[in-house]
Amino acid sequence: MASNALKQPIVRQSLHEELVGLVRELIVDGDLPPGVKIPEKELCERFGVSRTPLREALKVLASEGLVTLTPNRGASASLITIEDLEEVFPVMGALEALAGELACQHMTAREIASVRSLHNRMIEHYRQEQLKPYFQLNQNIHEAILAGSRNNSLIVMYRSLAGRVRRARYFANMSRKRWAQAAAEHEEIISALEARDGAQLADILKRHLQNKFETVSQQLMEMAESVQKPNRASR
Amino acid sequence: MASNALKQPIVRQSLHEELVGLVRELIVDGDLPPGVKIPEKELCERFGVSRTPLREALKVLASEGLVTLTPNRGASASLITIEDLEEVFPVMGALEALAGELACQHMTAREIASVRSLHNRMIEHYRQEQLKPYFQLNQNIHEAILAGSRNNSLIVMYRSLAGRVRRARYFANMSRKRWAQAAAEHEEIISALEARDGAQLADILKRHLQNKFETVSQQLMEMAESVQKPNRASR
DNA sequence: GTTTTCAGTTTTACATTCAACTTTTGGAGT
DNA sequence: ACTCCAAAAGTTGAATGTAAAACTGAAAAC
Repeated sequence: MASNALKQPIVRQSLHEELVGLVRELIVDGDLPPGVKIPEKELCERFGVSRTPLREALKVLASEGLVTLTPNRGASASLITIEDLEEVFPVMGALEALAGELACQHMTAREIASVRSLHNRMIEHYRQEQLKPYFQLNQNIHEAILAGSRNNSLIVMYRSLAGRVRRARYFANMSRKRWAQAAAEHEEIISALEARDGAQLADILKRHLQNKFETVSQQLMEMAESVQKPNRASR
Repeated sequence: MASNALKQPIVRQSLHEELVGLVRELIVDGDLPPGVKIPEKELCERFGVSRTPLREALKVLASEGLVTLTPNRGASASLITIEDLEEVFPVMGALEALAGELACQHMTAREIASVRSLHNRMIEHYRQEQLKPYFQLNQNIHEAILAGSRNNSLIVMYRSLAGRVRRARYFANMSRKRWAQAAAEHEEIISALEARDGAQLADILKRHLQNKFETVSQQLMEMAESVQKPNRASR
């Protein structure tokens, strides 16, 4: 009876759950840019499902803040404003700081060493100015610290916020100067983690995110100026 | 054309949205105790709606963590374990601390004065050992500080967590000693707020929540011992 | 030339239906 | 009397249907 426990987990997640993941990916990856309408019919055909599970998925994503539902007018990928970022970043900062503290308590030496190795590889890409892999490793590091908190509620919550702002990332090209700063901050992060100095790590992570926010924010400002009011909801 | 801007906002929230609110209330207020199955049919009849919008609402509540969906076996009010509380409380602590810091920056003198008056009334109820109104004012104070943060994302996120643990409150009768401690902590909270000392306020709030957690946790432990494994999901 | 109006079409919100899975119930065998 | 199996009843997951709201665009009015 327990024989099939070996088989791949037959967790057959329900259709709507799968759709939540798929559509979320579309949005945070920027395939559905902020503000554009999401006609259900189109997505239904794209995924080959009926409207019911898709609509359920959209409701969930709306509660996460990724899509905006307007009564009788359907769904659209949520717009992201500077005000949103101003709100979200401090919250992410608090959460990541907490993650850092907990990670200092809970991570094994082996795990910390593995973060260090991610870090070293990341710095190597920084030196060679390879942005893409740099970003990837960067994200991996933050994910590893998060996982090290051993706190699933924290992780889920952080990911939700991160998803909402990640879309802004596509606008944000780092200046060379900012990049150097970020790399330096990461050096501090690793040091604090290796020293298991939770307070210190929390502090750096918060600062790191704050700086990142300022970069993204400035970029967004410049865009907003040049585009001259991309007008939201005209009424 | 703008004439109807004066009329009450015709926001006619959709059916499913309304249901989310209603069912959420049922759960956090303890009308649907943790672990019990939620047959959709019953709720449908209760609210006089068809299954479609109700199921949408359940999906949303599941993503908030209030209900647990088991494939082909429907929904149930999520169980709440000590481990869950251990996870959630630090996160709430971090968020409330941030709220405190922001509130110190953003609240008007008038608002702070109004919190003070809530506080005074609460202390009066404490002196007279009136638990119910004490609790109510207590919650009002925390809500006011939260609102003072002027950060909607923070508020939404905090409320979501608070909803998940609020159900545990029904087990937690405070000891006289703990009550005195809580009242004292609130005295500190008000002082820090009036001094607009953000760091101090953050610190106290975090401590306050930590103490609260220990009380609730202990209570839960005792219950768990007496009930001897209320067994969750047998397989 | 611009704005308004109104029929036709599309899209959405919700209800209903259908199929698949679970649980229950009844009975046969040990 | 207990266990095991099978058929029925009930519930859930997903598809389809329906009524109403919103968009479109072309003709009429200003």
